[in-house]
Amino acid sequence: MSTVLGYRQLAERLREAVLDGVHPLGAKLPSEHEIAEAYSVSRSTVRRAFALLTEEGVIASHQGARRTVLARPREQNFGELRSFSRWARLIGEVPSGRTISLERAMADDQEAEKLGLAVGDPVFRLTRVRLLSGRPVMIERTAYVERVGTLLATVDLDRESICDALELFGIFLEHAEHAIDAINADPADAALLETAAGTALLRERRRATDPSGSPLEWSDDRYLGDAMTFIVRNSVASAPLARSIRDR
Amino acid sequence: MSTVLGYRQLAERLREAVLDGVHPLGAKLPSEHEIAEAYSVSRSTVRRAFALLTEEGVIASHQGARRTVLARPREQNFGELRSFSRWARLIGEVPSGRTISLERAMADDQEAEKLGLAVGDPVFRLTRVRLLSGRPVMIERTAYVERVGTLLATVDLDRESICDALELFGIFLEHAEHAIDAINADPADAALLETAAGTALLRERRRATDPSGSPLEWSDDRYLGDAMTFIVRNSVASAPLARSIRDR
DNA sequence: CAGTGGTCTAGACCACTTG
DNA sequence: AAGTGGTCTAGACCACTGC
Repeated sequence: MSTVLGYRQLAERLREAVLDGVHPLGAKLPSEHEIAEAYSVSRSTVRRAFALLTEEGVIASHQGARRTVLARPREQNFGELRSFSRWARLIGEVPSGRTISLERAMADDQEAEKLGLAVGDPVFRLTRVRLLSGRPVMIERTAYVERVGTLLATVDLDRESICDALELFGIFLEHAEHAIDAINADPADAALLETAAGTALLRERRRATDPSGSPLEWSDDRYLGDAMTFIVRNSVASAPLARSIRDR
Repeated sequence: MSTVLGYRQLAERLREAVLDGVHPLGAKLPSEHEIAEAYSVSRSTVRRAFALLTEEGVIASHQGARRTVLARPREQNFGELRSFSRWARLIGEVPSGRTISLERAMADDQEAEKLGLAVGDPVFRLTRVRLLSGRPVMIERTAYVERVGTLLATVDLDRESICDALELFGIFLEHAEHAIDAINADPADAALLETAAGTALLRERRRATDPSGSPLEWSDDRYLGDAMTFIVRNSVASAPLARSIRDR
């Protein structure tokens, strides 16, 4: 016998039901009451589970009408978004990295602002080229606060996932803000990515913080335009994506 | 006297409190119990309001510890994301458009797939250049299903917001999936945007559906790379953004 | 009009943080 | 050990959908 279900387990059951075709795309789902009955949980627990699926874009809901299936559930989580290595393994590619440089430096204006430091405070700058199955697809230029940077010396940057390594030291990247735009590859970018100068690159500038909101890293990642796409799903009810005028 | 607060109003009060500096960045917020008491609502209502702010990336929460302020609240909603006009007005720019073409056509492979039609079914294709204060910043190439497309004939495309107009007809774009990547401007793009061929463009391909999940439009929007940035915020708890290998 | 989802309450217990 | 957030229950009322 299964133990009593929590809302996460219930959500997982529902995801599986959708994947298994029990609830095809566009179908009406059972009512909250029916599901509560079927799984012997309260209506609140059912609603909590549905809230997860709504956030994931799997179902739509409207007052008075039964919920409908919008899309098939996906494997995706913050870990995969944060870590190139984890993401690559998920899609069945072999991730690797080539460290170009790692240096201790004094924070410039932008680093100071993004990391909540004073200009001149110590930071660690890491430049890496990331490869998928041997093909260079991304340049990562990251500035870490000193506390994190000093740990990097102990990590085999070309083999291990920095995220995984930092977690072993009790450092968790919990929140992130991503700014995404497009730029032409400059000669340095082009050389690292083995492409022509001027190639369109997708740039992701990311600021990640620990659970309390203290900045840990500030990164400028440039993806080969024809290798990467970002996917965002949203609804009237939740819009985690915003447009903004280019911040120069 | 104010009437009894709902969770949305409570969330708005809390947003204002953060904006007004009552709760500065990084500060600990009052406990759920204290807020419930202060506003004469139940603890559940407080939690519901906090859930909104968490989703917006404004606060962080951890079991056992008080919530902390992560960032200042932003004006952003789905309407601004969906509609170029609404977004432009929000940031204080004057939006305008120049319609290049509007034609009834038969769906090609991609349109059929994205709109859930059969190849050859009727679609309406609209091409527009969008301008901010007279400067071209985006090319919009959209395919609408017939039901929506036939309404477009009655809209002054260069002056009105299509979104606003469609809502008057009872058509609501409720869900959307956005795929974002970078490409070099081809000669046609360059001419429309008054820039050089090869300029990096930020491409957003978007599929929008009505509340029940039926596709209504499929669009390929190309933004001048140096004019636009997309912003995404997320946490371990919710990841609406996913990477994906370029779908060719 | 019955059914369904949206909101709210009051109370309980647990897991975790903090002093 | 006390405080705090996370989870769950049971029940109530309202707003909206769809027959």
